[in-house]
Amino acid sequence: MKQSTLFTKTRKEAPKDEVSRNAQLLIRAGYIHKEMAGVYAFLPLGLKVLKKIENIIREEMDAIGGQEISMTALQDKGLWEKTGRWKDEVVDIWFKTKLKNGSEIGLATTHEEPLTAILKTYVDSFRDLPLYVYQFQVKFRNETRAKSGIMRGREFLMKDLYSFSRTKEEHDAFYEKAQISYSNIYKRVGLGEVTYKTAALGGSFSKYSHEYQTITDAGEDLIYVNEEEQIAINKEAMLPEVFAEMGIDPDDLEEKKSVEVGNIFTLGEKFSEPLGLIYKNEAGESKNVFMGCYGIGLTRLMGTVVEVLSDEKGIVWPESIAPFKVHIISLGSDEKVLDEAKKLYENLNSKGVEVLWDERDLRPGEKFADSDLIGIPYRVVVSAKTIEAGKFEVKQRTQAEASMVTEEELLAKVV
RNA sequence: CGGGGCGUAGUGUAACGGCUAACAUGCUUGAUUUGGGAUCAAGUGACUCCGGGUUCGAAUCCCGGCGCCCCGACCA
Repeated sequence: MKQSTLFTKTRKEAPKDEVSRNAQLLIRAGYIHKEMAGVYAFLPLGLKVLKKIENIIREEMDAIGGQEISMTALQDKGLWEKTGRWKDEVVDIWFKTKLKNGSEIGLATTHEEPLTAILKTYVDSFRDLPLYVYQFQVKFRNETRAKSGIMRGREFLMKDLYSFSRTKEEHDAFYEKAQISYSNIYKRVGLGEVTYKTAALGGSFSKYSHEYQTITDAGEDLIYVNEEEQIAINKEAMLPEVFAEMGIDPDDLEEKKSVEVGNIFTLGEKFSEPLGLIYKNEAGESKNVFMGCYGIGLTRLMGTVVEVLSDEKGIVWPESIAPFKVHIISLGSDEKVLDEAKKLYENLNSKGVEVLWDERDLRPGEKFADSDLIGIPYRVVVSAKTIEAGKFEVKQRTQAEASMVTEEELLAKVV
């Protein structure tokens, strides 16, 4: 893509109502637009990143047998009354509204109920299970206080997978696999080093649920980490019986600020029982389906990457989720330079490399500053100087120094 | 939901109750420039969040509303 055709622009200053690093940088670089507190639109660059994160998660979910669907945001209250979750005293973050005929409906905060209800139509026999169903869907949560840019919004994109198993044993086997795919996801988006699986309390059918917590000062949680053992537990799980059970010495744990970037939960029969999701086993007996749920907030994950990987100059995207892989910067409006840059641009495009070409007639400093802010992994400069040398200047966003390379060397790096 | 702060061109700031609401940046045009947001010139851009009130006079004071940010609680 040519940068002059990109409708967003960068800015030097962040709006004064944004304090969080992720929102400041993402707005300055033109990735997102704030609509209201906790509600952000995703602009071309931002949507590209979000889609890449989505694809990584999709690959990992498909790899463990997930089937993708898309459920609805509008929800009939009757369904939620069956599990007791329509009441404001139970779930206080509902956005509720009414149809013209007066019927009360809600905007989904999560989808256990509707999916369980859908599956009642299709699950009859042990032969129909297990099932692993997921979606990417906008969730609405009427938070009392939105904060931290895109890390805690009132409307946000979430991947939620739900598992439907015949037995606890079958569920446990999948739960293990889900943990592996979750680790893969955090590694692939560049947060592997700073993301821990933590033991948390909760779940009516299992002692622990698990959260994935990324260490960053931008987080609002506290976790207790043993880096050597790669063990971490949540604050509320700092209890003698937990230490004993997990074989942890509390003195070896270090307190860290973190943000929850995912969670996995054993639900058991909590939803299948009240909603009547049952199957017949081999003996012809009716059994409740054994469930689990597995969530990742994509928008929060994107904000977390910015918090963790940015520097003073801007965002530093990992290749896996960068909006483009290569940022070509042509300096000046000299025809030879533009021709050379165009040739490279077309060559990389033809090889399937995603390229943003800054062909605008601006001063070098401005273009470099923009490039650093936007944070594309490889910057390639084409100028009178590089043409004279018969080479290209390449610099990785993660590195301070640029190097002059031949076209072959460049292609070897980025194709 | 409790406490605190705030609302002025697209963005960031300024303006004692008193002149045509200022400066920077952005944007437009032109000139000179071209390896880290350059310089100069001429332009452009604001019902000062909304509604009332006090006053000869309100961006400024008062009341109400709406919105935004932060701390806490809450949530995940």
